[in-house]
Amino acid sequence: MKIATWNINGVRARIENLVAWLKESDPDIVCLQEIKCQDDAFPRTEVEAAGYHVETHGQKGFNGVAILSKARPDEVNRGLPHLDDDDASDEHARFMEAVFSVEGGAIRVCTIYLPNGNPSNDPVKYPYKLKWMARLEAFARHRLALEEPLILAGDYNVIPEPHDCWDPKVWEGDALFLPATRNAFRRLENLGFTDAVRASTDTVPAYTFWDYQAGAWQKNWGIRIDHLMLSAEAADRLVSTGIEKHVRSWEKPSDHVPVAGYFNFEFFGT
DNA sequence: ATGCCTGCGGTTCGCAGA
Repeated sequence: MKIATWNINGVRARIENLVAWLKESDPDIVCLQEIKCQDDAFPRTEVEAAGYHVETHGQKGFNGVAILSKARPDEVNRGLPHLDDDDASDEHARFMEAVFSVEGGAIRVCTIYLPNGNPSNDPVKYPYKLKWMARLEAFARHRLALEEPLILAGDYNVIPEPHDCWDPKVWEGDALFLPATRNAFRRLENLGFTDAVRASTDTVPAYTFWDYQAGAWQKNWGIRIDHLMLSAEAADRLVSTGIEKHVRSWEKPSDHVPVAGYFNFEFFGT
């Protein structure tokens, strides 16, 4: 089974790319981020015609996530739960969870659009990012108790290590690379999650994002911020990963490219 | 590299992104 994550940067502006990519890449489950539309504006017909079931959690204008899958999920939950805090004021559509039946059990797949946090000296934005990361950690700890394959896939807006960007000096004060951001990501790893790309390759760099500005793609000024984080039960079934970098050179590309993991899972009954 | 693109909303500029 192939499970991919892709920040598509506007699904309506990218529908031709999405359908072309689904046909070429043939993923079984896709976690999308930044669909930038409400649920009823999602180009559902085109995606269904390509053979995918569609679950969305959108909002007007920005953010928004979706899960596309060749088999229908058994359960879908929208929004990141508030487990360790009682402030339920987060209105951003940044998280959705789906459970699928596979041979021998179930897998749980989450699509994650973690807040950017810039500018990092903003009194609201960076604290919101760190708080969201703490919420994600609480959720992850809670789900780990189920002891089932769990895949947290998405745009984390976290550069984990210096070699995950072309020039660490440039990113020093940025919300994607500040010590508190990297520490929060490491706390997630320390719960027992495996960074699928890093577990399956030593290749450096392994960028997943190139800015539209300043010819970043042509100069390979990229960063690695899209990640597949795996519970032990999922990591045990990981075969390999791939960063589908060529998609960045298509017409009207997203600034992110798809990141895929190949697993020893099959949908139940297929 | 970040006043440099791009998408979106609601009108032709402002916001958000990373």
